[in-house]
Amino acid sequence: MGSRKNSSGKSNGSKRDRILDVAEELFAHKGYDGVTLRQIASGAGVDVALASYHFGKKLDLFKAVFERRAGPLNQARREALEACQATAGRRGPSVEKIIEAFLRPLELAQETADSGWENYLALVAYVNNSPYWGPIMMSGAFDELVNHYIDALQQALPNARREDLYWCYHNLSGALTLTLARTGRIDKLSGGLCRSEDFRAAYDHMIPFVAAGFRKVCK
Amino acid sequence: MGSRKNSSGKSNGSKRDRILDVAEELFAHKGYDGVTLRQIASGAGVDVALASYHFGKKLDLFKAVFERRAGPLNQARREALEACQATAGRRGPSVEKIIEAFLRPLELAQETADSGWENYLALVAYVNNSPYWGPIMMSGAFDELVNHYIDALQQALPNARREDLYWCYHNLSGALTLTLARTGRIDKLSGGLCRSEDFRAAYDHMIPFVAAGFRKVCK
DNA sequence: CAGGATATTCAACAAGCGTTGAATTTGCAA
DNA sequence: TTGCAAATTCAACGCTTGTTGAATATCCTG
Repeated sequence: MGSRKNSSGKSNGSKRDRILDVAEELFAHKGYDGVTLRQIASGAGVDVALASYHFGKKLDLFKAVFERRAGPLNQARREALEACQATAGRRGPSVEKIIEAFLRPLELAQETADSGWENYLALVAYVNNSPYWGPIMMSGAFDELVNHYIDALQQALPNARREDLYWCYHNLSGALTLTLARTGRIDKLSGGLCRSEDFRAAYDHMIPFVAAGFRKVCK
Repeated sequence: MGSRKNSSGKSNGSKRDRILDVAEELFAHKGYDGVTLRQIASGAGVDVALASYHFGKKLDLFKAVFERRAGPLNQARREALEACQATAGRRGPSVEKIIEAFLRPLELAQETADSGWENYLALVAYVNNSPYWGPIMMSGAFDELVNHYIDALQQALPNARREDLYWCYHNLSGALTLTLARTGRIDKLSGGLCRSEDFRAAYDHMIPFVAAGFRKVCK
C-alpha cells in the first residue's frame, strides 16, 4: 500500500499532514483544551504516539497548526495591499479599497475546495478572541502586516488621530473575527435570512459598513 | 466565625456564591474545558464536592454561571431601550440613540466596583464566539431582546432590508464581542496607545462607527 | 437544648489524559 | 538483498479528571 488510507480517518496526504488537518478542524471547533490527542489521532486514522513523534508536546502541535498557514495568509494579503496601492494615484487607495484588500484574500481562501482554510480561519478567530491565547499568539504572527494596513489607512484619512485608527481597526477585527468563527448565530437570529457560511455576503456587507465607520470616526 | 473565610479563597458571600464568582472568572479566561472543578473549588476556598452538591454536573455549573446575570442584563437593556424610545418623537429614536441604548448598560455594569460583571461579559464573549457553545446558549438568552433592538433600527431606517439589518447587527455584535473579551491585543498592536480595559473609549468609538455603518448599508 | 435539615468535607472510584521508551514496520540507498 | 534511518505502532506509566456515597459539621426550628 502506498501513502493512502481510508478506513476511519481522512483519505489523502501524508499522515503528518492529516494530523495537522484534523487538529486544525478540532481545535477550531472545540478549542485547545476541548480536544484530546487521542481524538486527533483517531480522526487522522493514526496512533496517538505519532503526533508526539512529529510535533512534540500538545502545545507544540497547536502552534504548528497555527503557524502553518500564517505565512501564506500574510503573503496573500501583502500582495493584495501592494496591488491596490499600485493601481491608486499618488494620494493612495481609498478606504474601501484598503479594507477590501484586507478582507478579500480571506474570502478567496475560504472558497477553496477543501475546508482547510475555513477551519484555519476559525482557529484564528478562536485565538484572537481568547484572553489566554490572544496575547501569546496573535501579535507575533500578524501585527507587522496589520500596521502596514493602518499606515495605508492613515494616508487615506490624513486628519485621523492614530489612536482613532486603532480603535476603528479593533471594530473591524471584531466583526471579522465573529464572521470567521462561523457560529451559526446569525442564522438562527435572522430566522434563516442570513447564513454564517455565506462569506461573500458577510464581506459584501462588512466592507461598506467598516469603511463608513472609519470615515465617520477618523474624519 | 460567621460566614466569612479568607485563607486562600475569596473573602465575601456564601460559599455557593463564591463558587459562581470564581467559576465565572476562570471560565471567562480559559474556557469551559480549560478549567477544572478543583481549580474552581480551590479558588473559592472550598472542597471540590461542594460544586457538585450545589450545581450538579460541571456543565450545569457552567450554565448556572451563564444564566445568573442574563436576566438582569436583559432588563437593564430593555429599560434603556424603552427610555430612549420614550424621549423620542413619534418617528422613534435615531440610530445612534439605539446603539447607545444597546451598549451603555454594559459599560455601566463593567464600571461596577467588583469585577463580576466584567468577567461575566467576557464569558458571554467566549460563548458568542464559540462555534460549539454559541448555538446552544446564546439564542435562548438574548435573541428576543436583540430582535426588539432590530425592530427599533428598522423604524429608524425605513428603507432598510431586513437582511441588511441583520448583517449590520452581526458587525456590531462582533466588534462588541472582541471588546468584551479584553484580550489586550489592541494594547500591544497600538504600542500602548489604546487599552483593552478602557471600555469608555471603546464604546465612544464604537457608537459612531457602528451607526455610520448602519446608515451606509441600510440607507 | 434537642434534632432534623442543610451545608460541607472526606475519601475513593473508574476513566481518560499526555507522554515516553521500546518494538515493529516501512522507505530508500548501496 | 542487505542494512540503516525514518516512520509508525504498541504498551504502559503516573497523574488528573468529574463524580459519588458516606461521614461530619453547621444552621435553624421547636
